[in-house]
Amino acid sequence: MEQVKTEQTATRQGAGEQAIIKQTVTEQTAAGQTVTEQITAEQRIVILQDVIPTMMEWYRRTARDLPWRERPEAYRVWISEIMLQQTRIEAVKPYYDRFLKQFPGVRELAEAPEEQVLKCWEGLGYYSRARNLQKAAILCMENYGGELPASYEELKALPGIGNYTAGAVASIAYRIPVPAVDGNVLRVLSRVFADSRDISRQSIKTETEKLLLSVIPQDAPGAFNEAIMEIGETICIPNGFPLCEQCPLAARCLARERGEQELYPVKAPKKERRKEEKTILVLLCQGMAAVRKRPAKGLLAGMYELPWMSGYLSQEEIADCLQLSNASAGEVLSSISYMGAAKHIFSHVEWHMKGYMIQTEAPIPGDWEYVPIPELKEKYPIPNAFSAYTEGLL
DNA sequence: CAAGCGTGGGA
DNA sequence: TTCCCAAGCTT
Repeated sequence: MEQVKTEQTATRQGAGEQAIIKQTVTEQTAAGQTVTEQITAEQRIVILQDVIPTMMEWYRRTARDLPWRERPEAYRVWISEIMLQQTRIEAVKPYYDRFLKQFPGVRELAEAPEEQVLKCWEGLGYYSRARNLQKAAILCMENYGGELPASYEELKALPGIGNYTAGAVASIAYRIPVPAVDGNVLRVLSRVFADSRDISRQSIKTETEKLLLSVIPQDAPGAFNEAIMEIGETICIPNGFPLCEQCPLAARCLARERGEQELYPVKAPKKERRKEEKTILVLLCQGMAAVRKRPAKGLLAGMYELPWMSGYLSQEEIADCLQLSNASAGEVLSSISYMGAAKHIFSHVEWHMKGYMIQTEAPIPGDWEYVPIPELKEKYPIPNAFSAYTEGLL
């Protein structure tokens, strides 16, 4: 955990009174914001050490049966943790089973064509996860004899594995006592400590890792990490009021003691999404549809997409764009049909789309390829962003 | 540090 | 409908 750097607990001046603060003190800044003083690192350690036995007992009693908990081998834990990044358990389950069946181990994953891995990931989102997964598998074949390395630092050096995932794999699969700080952990602890600092700040994550490293049970680090996360997901929930009466941390939770559960966690507001207008083309020809591969970097990297053009184009403008001879332009204009509008929301951008189907006798040349529709369905990874226009075909 | 990177489910 | 977001990582 050498990446964990020391950070002072945020306080105002007057370190002398810091040690004896019991009540939260608020003050007004010049800007008029309310600043809440935080409890000290020492106080946090005391609270955690007090509740850990209760929490571990709670987890032994109530841990859910999840597919990746059946056999906690490093490879399986790794796959599950990557899939679970920013993704709900229910969404992951079917993908996890299918992925492990198709790629049972590091070797199978390393040797597969990238498009096959992306196809298996199709619909799960954040596709760089799948590409990094395979890059890491190849590195494991080259450098670690086809196994995942059994140290936090080596895990973290693999593509797609950051602090959280390295901690999760190391603690769950290898029983290495390192924390795994995710959004659940930050939310739970922000409430337990009544911490009003923005949990999206990297410095808070680093401070939390350092704190948990000092209290994590040496004999059950994986269960400890999973226990806090499970509390966050089932009790100390993000949406709605936490179910404190069931919580093994309730006895020492400052937010609950103060009746201020709804004040935490504090998160910075999200940035507004930009909007993009697109004209989507469903080009059909003799049982084939046109698709093209997206660039290797950026949004939906490496995935296939329907041809599209920026902006909302009229049918005449579409025909012009296709740069056809006069004869085939007539065919296009007579066969083109409007498929309706659709919207797809990504995390940082919205696509507002209008789709047109164009069925021709001969393929329309362009920066796309016509692929037989069954093959498209079987082999080509296409993101859900286009589902409004592909579902009818497939 | 901030921004880019998917998707589907629930309030 | 609209908004929130969920077991993060990379650049």
